[in-house]
Amino acid sequence: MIGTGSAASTGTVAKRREARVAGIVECAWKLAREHGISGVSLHALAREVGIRQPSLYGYFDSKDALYDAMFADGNRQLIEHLDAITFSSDPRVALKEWLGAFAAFALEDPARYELLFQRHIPGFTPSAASYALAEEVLGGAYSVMRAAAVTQQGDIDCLVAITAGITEAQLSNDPGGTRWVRHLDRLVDVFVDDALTRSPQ
Amino acid sequence: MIGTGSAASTGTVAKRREARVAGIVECAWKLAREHGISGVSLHALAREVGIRQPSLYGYFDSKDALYDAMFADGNRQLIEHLDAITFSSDPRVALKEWLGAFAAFALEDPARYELLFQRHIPGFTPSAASYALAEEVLGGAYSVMRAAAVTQQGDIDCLVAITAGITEAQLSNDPGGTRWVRHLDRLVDVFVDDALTRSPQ
DNA sequence: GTCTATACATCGATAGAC
DNA sequence: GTCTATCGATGTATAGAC
Repeated sequence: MIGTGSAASTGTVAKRREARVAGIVECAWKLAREHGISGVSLHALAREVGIRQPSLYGYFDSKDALYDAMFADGNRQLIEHLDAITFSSDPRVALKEWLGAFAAFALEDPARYELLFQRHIPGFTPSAASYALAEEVLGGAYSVMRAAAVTQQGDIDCLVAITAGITEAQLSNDPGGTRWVRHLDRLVDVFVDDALTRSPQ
Repeated sequence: MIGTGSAASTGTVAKRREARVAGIVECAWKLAREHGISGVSLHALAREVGIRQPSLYGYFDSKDALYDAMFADGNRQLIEHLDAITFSSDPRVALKEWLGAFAAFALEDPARYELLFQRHIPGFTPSAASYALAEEVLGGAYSVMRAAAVTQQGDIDCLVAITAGITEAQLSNDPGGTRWVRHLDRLVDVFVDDALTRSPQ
């Protein structure tokens, strides 16, 4: 009886706990948006959730474990954001759409971008499982670039750097505006044209 | 006599103090190189200098005042770095040399780049006097771009973003290497060619 | 100008009762 | 699972003697 009852309820208990963890992570994002990613303290997070700070250790073994959950969650959000888009059948257009969607995702939440793509948290390194999600995103970028005939590693590196440069300039100097991102399509076109000239199909 | 003596010695006393401040700032840079810009604590700095932590307040009113002195110093280093270069008389070549020198300066000391060009220190804002030095650098960049016939603000923004993107990718993913920076000249050429096509001389 | 001593805040983390 | 209580480290800043 005990065995059966335990087995029957385990699923919903686990789900309940999972939902609770997700809620905590959501609160953490809220704090990050308000005070920056490094402004998330366990005391403030607990207050936001409505519990006491030591109670958080029932869900995360350490603060880095919280960051890791946020890192994984942010990458999942990005994957979802990209999956929701129907990209053009023209590979060049699709490439611009993909990079534009990446930039838009970044601008949506600077603190999230900070955790996912900048190195502002001393000592934090994503776990292997979380990092795999980040590599999934990178793999998607490579796919769309390859489809647009950008295959040389140097060319791929350039596209990555251009997109990050435009995105970070926008975030740093004109958050909420379009002063930099409006040039992204043009930059990609100009650069890819040159790349194709160098390694013609 | 007192007046004369005081007046005569004021210069050297002030110089002595100035040199002391400069020495402290130098120690602060050393710590920043070792532990990152946010890893500079007043206790560690005092230990490095060879005094006690409260004694630093004889030289800086607050930690932000220290950061401000470092910010000004870093910009002066950059100006000096650029002034030491004899640029080509060919404006396009000079532009590539200037942006290359900027990137080289950044790669020389990631912590310095962090303070000068990234926003990693919560709450710190450079004083007007220090910020003027940063604007002097930016003015130099604009000059060399204008000379190369890059005059549209949008084109200037793109060059700034490309250079920063390449520099930061290099710093983050391959410090000490050349995987990204080796493409900077090519990117500048490709982009400026396009800019000139759009606004012919 | 430098020192000792200390205030005061914030933080992550643990112990142990309920 | 959540609580109270508290530890221990780190950090900036100030008071006041010398």
